[in-house]
Amino acid sequence: MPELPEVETISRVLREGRPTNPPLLGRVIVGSDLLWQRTLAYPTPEEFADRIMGQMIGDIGRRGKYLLLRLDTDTMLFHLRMSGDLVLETAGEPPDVHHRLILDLDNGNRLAFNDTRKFGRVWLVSDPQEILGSLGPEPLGTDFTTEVLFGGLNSRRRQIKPLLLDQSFLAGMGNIYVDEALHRAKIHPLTISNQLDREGSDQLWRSIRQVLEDGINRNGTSFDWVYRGGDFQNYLRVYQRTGEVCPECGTLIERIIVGQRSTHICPTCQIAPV
DNA sequence: CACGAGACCTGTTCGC
DNA sequence: TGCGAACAGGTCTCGT
Repeated sequence: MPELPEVETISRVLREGRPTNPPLLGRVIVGSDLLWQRTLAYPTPEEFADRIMGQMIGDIGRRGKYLLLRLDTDTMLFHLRMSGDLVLETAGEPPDVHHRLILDLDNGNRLAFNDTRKFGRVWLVSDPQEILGSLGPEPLGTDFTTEVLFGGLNSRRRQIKPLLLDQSFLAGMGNIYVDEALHRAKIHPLTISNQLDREGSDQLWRSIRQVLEDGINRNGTSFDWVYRGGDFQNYLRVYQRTGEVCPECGTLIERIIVGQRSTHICPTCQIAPV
């Protein structure tokens, strides 16, 4: 679930609150419980527990697929990987079996990091750049221009799909949004990056921005047991639509493997490179 | 540098 | 019905 639009949605809901939950901003951490050791990437469990105690949540943000809690003197970073989620609950509720870290708050609520597959990670650092420093540009930010994309594609010779999934090239795209962006741009996922001309690169740039904005406007994509209130899954054109018709041309969508990831294409709209 | 395989994990769905 | 295989929104490390 968690690609850029989903992390953005989680970040916004935690920051602004919902009818059922108050916003997290201004809350003070009064306790914590680490239920799966490896969830905490840095520092040690003891230091983590000591350092967060009494710190207030000043802001909540996102960078790429990372969610950031800005505390008084530290930043807590969460990477949700495949199955992570952050949920606000009332203290005293029996914790879900998949909770990996619980932060107790001064208003009787708690923030729980729920992560079925245990791939997610949490860091507590004074300078978030230690963790975020190697990320590529923010796709919806002002420094991701058509020139930057074209230049980046040209300076490498890589299959376009794995390149777009590379977070040091561009921060935030995942398997869903890459497949959707490539379909909208009519680019085959195996196309070698420096084979795209300026027109193709610009089309890809627009498709990336569009698909991410659409995803955010729909509150992200939700699948079965991982529900977040998003409904972009109803607007996907190729992702997990193998055997259904391409909305552009009516050809049946195919599933192939690219870079060991499931990949969905329209074989008519997206022509394979020679 | 670019790519594939395997690892890290649990849960659901698919095929026989 | 049962049971193993395949598969899932991500990323890291290693070998070629």
